[in-house]
Amino acid sequence: MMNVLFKALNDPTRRQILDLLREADLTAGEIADRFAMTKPSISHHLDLLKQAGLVEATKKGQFILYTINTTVLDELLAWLLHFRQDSQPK
Amino acid sequence: MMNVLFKALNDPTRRQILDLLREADLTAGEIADRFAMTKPSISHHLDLLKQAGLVEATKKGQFILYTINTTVLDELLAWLLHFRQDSQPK
DNA sequence: CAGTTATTTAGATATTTGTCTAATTATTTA
DNA sequence: TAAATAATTAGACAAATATCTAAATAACTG
Repeated sequence: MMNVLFKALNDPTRRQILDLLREADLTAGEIADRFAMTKPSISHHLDLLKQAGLVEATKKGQFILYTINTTVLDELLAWLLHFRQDSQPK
Repeated sequence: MMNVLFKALNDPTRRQILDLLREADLTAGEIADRFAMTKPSISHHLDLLKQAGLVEATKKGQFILYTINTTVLDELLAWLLHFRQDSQPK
């Protein structure tokens, strides 16, 4: 849903997390290490990203590995392009 | 700035307003008439859209005409495409 | 000018959000 | 099995947000 997606993207920390995951898959702890914020706070951000389908979490032993999922952004892309009457999707 | 843009888009009423303005320019009152919400509330939403550069307001006598401005969305489009470009499924 | 219309601004309030600390769950290892 | 490590859940709280009513501003009209 569009609501959950925009909500997830409406935070600089969460967008930074997506930036990180674009480079490589990371565990929750590795992500938290890159921010001046507690692990529970990061965990909460990851939850919102997960709710939006922007990331996926897979348990690897005692770790949880987070992966970006860009396919959800196609929905946003479609929404976006429909406003730009003069240009068509490539 | 990305922050103001995402903030403006993170509300269903504001996205609906953009949808309306995609069809035609409208005055503040005409916009408010299409929602089950008071005029001051709509006025506030219009202000946030204006702050993000998504709409422009021009005074026409005692009316204020609102126009959509899609060029701001190019920034969002660029942000979006940069995720899709080089993140490959593993 | 006085009254009406269009819109915004101000102030109040309930809800949502982002963050923290403390506690809990799950897994690994000595 | 006990201790250590990884991560989440729970609960609290301040700040931000969406909404309302009332008041203010600006422009038109008789």
